[in-house]
Amino acid sequence: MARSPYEYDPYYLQPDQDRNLINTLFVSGLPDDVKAREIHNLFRRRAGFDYCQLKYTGRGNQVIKHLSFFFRESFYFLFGFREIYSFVTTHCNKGQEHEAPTWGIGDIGERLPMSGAEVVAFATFLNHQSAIAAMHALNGVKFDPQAGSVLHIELARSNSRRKRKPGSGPYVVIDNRTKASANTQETSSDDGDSDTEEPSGAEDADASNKDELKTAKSDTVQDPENSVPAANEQLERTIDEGAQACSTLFIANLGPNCTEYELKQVLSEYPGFNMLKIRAKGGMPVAFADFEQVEQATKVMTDLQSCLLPSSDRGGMHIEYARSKMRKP
DNA sequence: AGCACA
Repeated sequence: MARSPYEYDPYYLQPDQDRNLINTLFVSGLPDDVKAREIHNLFRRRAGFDYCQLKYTGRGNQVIKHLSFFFRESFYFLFGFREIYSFVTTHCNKGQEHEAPTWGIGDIGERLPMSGAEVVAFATFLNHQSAIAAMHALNGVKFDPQAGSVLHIELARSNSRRKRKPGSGPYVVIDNRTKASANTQETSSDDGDSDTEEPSGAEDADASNKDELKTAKSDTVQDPENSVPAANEQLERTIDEGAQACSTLFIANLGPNCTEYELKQVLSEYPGFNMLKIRAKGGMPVAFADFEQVEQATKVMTDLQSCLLPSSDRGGMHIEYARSKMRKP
């Protein structure tokens, strides 16, 4: 039987009973100068977040053997990004870099708006539900508004095997890049201990030092006078909620039999609740819930994110800020 | 992965 929001733990802190549930997210679409600290800051406010790891893999300029346009498009249609990612990385690390370079990582980057695929991250949560909630909140957000990189987040194929070591920080860095390609980053000193997903156990003081170096470097490239503070502000807003805050919420992933009454029962428990509208656009219903204040809407969104209603038949609600405030009656 | 109402 579906759990109702009333018995739902708002803090997402219960570990999963089922060990097979995935509680790790796979994050791609990161700019290649991303720092582990940034990944940590991206997820740290998400309920149930445990830790994350940043993984460098392969070479900077990976290429694979010739693929026809048709094959590439079919491949893309049939498989998700992660499959292509692993295909490319496995084929690029076998010393085939001298073959005809017709399809590089950059091509993927163009198609899935992202600037590089040689760095990915894994974010681990205390349970499956909180991982899903964070994925919904952050998938597709602009990670770097200036460069235009867009995050692509999906469930990892498997959970991070190793818990972070007691002594290590809230994030770890795994560097599996080959020595030859380490010219773009200055992290070749700490080599990964294997080619698996196992963290290399980099200390977080070590990572912080690298971060400082890279930050200083990139700041000299950009103009630090006006553009950087503005960009930081925008980044904060962009990644924090994944959308512009609004006092109206958009609620999706409702079951086909969801009723206005049922949803209103839940929403009216919250202060500032104004009104609810349900619309069935073709298939599944979606709802718009209006509140007096943005903060009140935010509270409801975080509280009810991924919650199941009695009528839910496909997982919990997906709640976002609506793109525009509900009109007054 | 889906955003209307006027």
